[in-house]
Amino acid sequence: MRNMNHDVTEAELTVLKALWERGWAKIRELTDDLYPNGGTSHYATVQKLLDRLAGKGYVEQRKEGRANAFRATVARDELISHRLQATADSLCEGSLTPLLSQLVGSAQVGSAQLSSDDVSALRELVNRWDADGPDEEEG
Amino acid sequence: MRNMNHDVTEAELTVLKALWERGWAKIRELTDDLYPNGGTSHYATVQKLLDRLAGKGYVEQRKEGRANAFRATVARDELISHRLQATADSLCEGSLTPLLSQLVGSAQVGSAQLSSDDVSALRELVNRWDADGPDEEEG
DNA sequence: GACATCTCAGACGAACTGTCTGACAATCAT
DNA sequence: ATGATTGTCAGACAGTTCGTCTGAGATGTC
Repeated sequence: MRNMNHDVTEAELTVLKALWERGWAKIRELTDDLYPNGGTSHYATVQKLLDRLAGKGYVEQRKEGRANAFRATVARDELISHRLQATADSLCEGSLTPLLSQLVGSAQVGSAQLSSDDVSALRELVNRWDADGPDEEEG
Repeated sequence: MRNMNHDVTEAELTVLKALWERGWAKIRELTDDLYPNGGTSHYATVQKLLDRLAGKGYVEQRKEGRANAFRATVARDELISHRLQATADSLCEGSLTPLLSQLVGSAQVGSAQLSSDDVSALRELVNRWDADGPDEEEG
């Protein structure tokens, strides 16, 4: 399994976002995206950030001609999960429930943000809980 | 309003947790909690951490005799909120909705964790959304 | 005065981040 | 083949943060 211990830096995240939009991309393309009119040093910066992302397992690499191309191996949702779990670990002894309570509280204030898909998922969750009860688990 | 820009480090959080348990507490007490058999330097370490917490507005201070006593001015829930918002800012352009979706997905797997209070809050949220519709807001 | 206890400012090394330089390899036009 | 271009890679760098620690001084008690 991928090593999820490391978090992603601000600059690394910027590169990841570019990769999410582009799929496979060469360093040159990313550099042009992130540093328009960027010179040699910016190219090297992007390369170093990709290096570190690869070291953390968030990126994979292949040859395209003589150049290296990169692609994200982690989705935004996985990063969200990772950070949520990290927050739960450091503040809630690993339990996600307090985070959920907190978010529900926030959502009540600004409930207009919720999409109908989100509400459907929530409704399903609540219904399932009602049907199965607090102690039951599905087979 | 308190400046919520700064996050709390691991060691600072340890001090905060001790304060959450003790309420008003002197540095000496906290040091004995966190570094049993701790010497002068550990005392100074706790003091520096309290200093930094005070700088971030997470702690207030008063005199008790000749010694300073401290108390947390931030609750665990506020820290959770802060981190959730930070995650949303860096990964979801500030929207908490994707975090909620993610958590609901996690909760479906381990739904037994949810307390009935949590589910009640969720049900109320869903019901309110059903009643008001996606575009309505309450006055 | 001697002593213990506390406060405060500042230093320290280690680690991390973002950036950049320089040495080297591969490709291509002339 | 030679030189220019474009890429790779290793490593240095300054700035910042973090946890720890030292030392000078204030304040209290005996």
